[in-house]
Amino acid sequence: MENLLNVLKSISDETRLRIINLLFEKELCVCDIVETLKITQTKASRHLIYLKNAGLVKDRKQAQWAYYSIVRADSIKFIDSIVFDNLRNLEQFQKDLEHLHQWQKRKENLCS
Amino acid sequence: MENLLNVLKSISDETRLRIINLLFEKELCVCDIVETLKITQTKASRHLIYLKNAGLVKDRKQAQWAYYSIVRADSIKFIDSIVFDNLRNLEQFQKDLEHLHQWQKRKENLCS
DNA sequence: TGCGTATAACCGTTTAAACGAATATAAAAA
DNA sequence: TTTTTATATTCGTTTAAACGGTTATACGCA
Repeated sequence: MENLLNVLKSISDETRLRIINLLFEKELCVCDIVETLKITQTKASRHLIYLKNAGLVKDRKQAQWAYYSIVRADSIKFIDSIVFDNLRNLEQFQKDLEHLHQWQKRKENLCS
Repeated sequence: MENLLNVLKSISDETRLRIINLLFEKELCVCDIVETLKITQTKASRHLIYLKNAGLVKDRKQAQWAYYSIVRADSIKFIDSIVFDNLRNLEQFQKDLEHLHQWQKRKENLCS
């Protein structure tokens, strides 16, 4: 019960939904999310930790970066339905994905 | 976005999940829920109105009773998955359904 | 009309969570 | 070793929501 409630609470926040939408594309580090959603680093970090505590994402530390990715589990497969049947019909989330792809191109150029 | 968030918030509360679980069985009046879940009338009414505002349930007034039932809509079909794949595996919700059926038998006897 | 029952609304208190700003930690690079 | 960068944590404030207790409304029935 407590687990389920934590999952549901974790998807009941606009910022966290926007983060989940991005992570469904690919594993990302905190700064990717900050750049894409134009939110403060504090806010991004806090919400990612919230999602991690709820069991919805996992993290992987490499050098100074923290990479976050979606955890796939049977018990939360309704999340897929929410992302693909609900979120992705909404303009906000489509724009966020565009901004992610734009950011990733810019980032690539920075390193070359 | 706002609609989706209201739906998600409305299922992020233990009492409301328990109410939804009961309403998936059948249309109920406020007093059925009060009796089954052993919660105050104030609490039941408040949460039912919350669910109604989120578009998850609808009401039907008949004499002094308010009957509430689940709204079925494509945009919230992930709720079905949550109820049947998640809620109903948890002891609390199974017990609530038993209590509902016991209450309905008692209620039937009262009127005969 | 007056009473009992079902429901909703109101009030004051308490708790959870969101936020920005600032600070701490830890690794990389200079 | 100092500086820079990425991330997490802390602090204080604000907002939303949950609660019990009480009161208001509205209908049915004697």
